[in-house]
Order: sequence, then structure tokens, then C-alpha cells
Amino acid sequence: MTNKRKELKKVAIDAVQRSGLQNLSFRTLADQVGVKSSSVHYYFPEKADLAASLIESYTDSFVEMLNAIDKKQLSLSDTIDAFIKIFEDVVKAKKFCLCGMMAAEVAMLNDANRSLLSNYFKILENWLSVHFENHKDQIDSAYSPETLAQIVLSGLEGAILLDRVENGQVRLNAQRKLIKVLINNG
Amino acid sequence: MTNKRKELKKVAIDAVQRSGLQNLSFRTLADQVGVKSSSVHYYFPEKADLAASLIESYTDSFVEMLNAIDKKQLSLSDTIDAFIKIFEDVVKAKKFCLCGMMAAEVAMLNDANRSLLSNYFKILENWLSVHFENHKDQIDSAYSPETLAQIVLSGLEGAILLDRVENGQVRLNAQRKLIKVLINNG
DNA sequence: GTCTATATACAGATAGAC
DNA sequence: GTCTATCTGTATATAGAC
Repeated sequence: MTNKRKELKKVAIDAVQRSGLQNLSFRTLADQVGVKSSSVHYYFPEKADLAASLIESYTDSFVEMLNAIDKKQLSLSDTIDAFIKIFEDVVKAKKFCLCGMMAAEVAMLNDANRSLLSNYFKILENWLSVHFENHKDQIDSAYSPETLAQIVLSGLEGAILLDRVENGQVRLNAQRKLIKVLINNG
Repeated sequence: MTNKRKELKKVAIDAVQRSGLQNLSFRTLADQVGVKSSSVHYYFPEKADLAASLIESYTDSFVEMLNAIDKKQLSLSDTIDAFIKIFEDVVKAKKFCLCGMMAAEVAMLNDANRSLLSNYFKILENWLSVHFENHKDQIDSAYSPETLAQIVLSGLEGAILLDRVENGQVRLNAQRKLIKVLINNG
């Protein structure tokens, strides 16, 4: 992949995490990278192509972070803490999850991009689910690993969405507290 | 308030819940109500005025629903079920919470509208919090009423955001399960 | 690959007639 | 209150030169 293409994607992802895909134009994206909008169209013919590329890149980056966590062989508690920290970093950067943002904009996405979005959430839930399954003795027996994964992910997404409004992290901390209790009630 | 103004707000709220404020134009709004865009500007000079009016109306409607629930004098469990049902109805209508949607679009809002958004979330959390406080013996003692309210609201918002993508309600059901356990662990 | 130039559509907003 | 008409800016997208 060329450097310009990489740079465009990096800048675009940042922009979408701040103000959404709808608010990102080929012009402003081009300006930020120092090219013309027609050059952006060279890499991404239509906006849907750009969107697809962003979701894929964002998913790949996230998976890399998850692999890095796995490599450390931490306890379940520390593993989930590391997962939560990814969301905390997003809040601190005054951003929202790229896929959470696009989930809000789902009405404007085509079917292919909806599938890519769905895939992202399922990958995260699956990663959580596997960890819960592997330490089933440590999670609250009231929930299956799958259900707990859904609770954790949707809780974190909702928390950083609401916290954005006040530029704080009270809901994120509330979710952190919840998760802490849920994985020590085994 | 005039009928046209009321009608414009109703149509606009529905549109924002589906595709966001950014995607709502004076033109399309006018078309749906059968007037010209300049007439919409008569009622709402700037788009920020429209946004403010929508948040206020949506908040008022929600408070009315909460009051209706209170009037029934239900058990804590049934009260919270009724609260969850409001979110379920939103999912079933293939919509998202108007304020959750605008929270994603917060970068494009002015300070006044951010305050209105913040106010909405606090009203909902406060309502939940009061109910938890009034039945403190029925809630999991690991959480304060305030923290539990934050957990519940952010969890539900995140759930209906993610469920939108697949047009399902698995995360909503997961959150429902969680909440059921949390308010019977007293 | 990157550019200039342009087509076409639509956005928010306002002036002024009725 | 609602309209016509219009201004100005910006959006996505493409053709074609270099």
C-alpha cells in the first residue's frame, strides 16, 4: 500500500472518530494530506469505498491490539483491564469508536459496509467471549461467556458515547466497576 | 405552539433518530410536511435552533413516559422493565435514541445544545437513581444507586446502537438479563 | 499518481412579495 | 405564515492534461 493511501486513511479515521463519516468530505480530507480531492478519488472512487477501507483498517488495528494483549499472557482481570484501557484512550483523545460512530450512521451505509461493521463488533465480542470461556470459573455464573461479552462491549460503547457529551468518563468508570465485579463473582 | 411547528418537530425527530441531524436538511424536512424550506426557517431560523427544539421535545416526551410509569406504582423490577421497553420500542422501530444520535454528532453542536444533551442523560440517570435509592434493599450492594443508573443507561444506549447494525436485539436482551440480575441481588 | 477544470446536486440561509 | 427567488458555499464525482 502506498504512503499517500495510508496517510489518507489515517487522517480519515481520525476525522470520522471525531465527527462522523457524513461530516468528512473528500475536499477537507485532501486538504489535510496536502493533495487535491480528485487524488483522493483516485484511491477511493466512491465514498463507500473509503468507508469500507476505514472500517477494515480500524478492525485490523484493533485486532493487532488484542493480539498484543494476548501475547502478554495476563490474568483474566488484567486482560479485560487492558481491553477497557483501549476505550479509555479513545475517550481521552475526545474521540468515539469509529465503528460505533458508523453504527449511528448505519442508515447511510450500503449492505457491504453494514456487514463490515457487524463483523467488527462480532470480532470484539468473540475475543471477549473466548477469554471468559477460558476462565469460566472467574465469571459470574449468571451469564454465558457470549452474553457477558455482549454486555461488556455494548456497555463500553454506550459509556464512551455518553461521556463524550460532557468530556468526562463517569460512565466508563461505572462500566469498569461493573465489569470488575462480574469477573470476580465466579 | 402552532400545528405546523409541532408537525415539523415530529417529522424532524423521526428523521434524526434514523439518520442523524447532519443528514436532515431544511428542504427534505419541508417536503415531508408539505411546506417550503423557507417556511421551516420561519420557525427555526438556524439549524441549531431546530436541534435545540428537538432535544427539548424529545426530553419532554421521555419525561412524560417516565411519569406515566411512576403513576402505575409498579415494583422496582417492573418499573425498570417498563424503562427498558422504551428502548426496545426504539430498536423495533429501527431507530436510535435521538440524544444518543446527537451525542455521536456532538462535535457539530454548539455549547447550548451540548448542555441540553447532557441534561437529557442526567434526567434519565436521575430517575433511575431515585428508584434504586428507594429500593436499595433490592439492588446489588456492590453499586451505589448513581453508579447503577449510569451502568443501566449507558448499557442500554450502547446496546441499541450496536443492535441497529444487524437489525436485531441481542445486546438489548443481554443488557436486560444483566439488569434483571443486578436488581435482584439485594 | 496528481493535477486543473468542471458538471451536477444540494446544503444553509435571506430578501421581499403576498 | 407561506411563498418565490436567489445567494453562497460545499458536496460527490468525473474528464482529461501532464
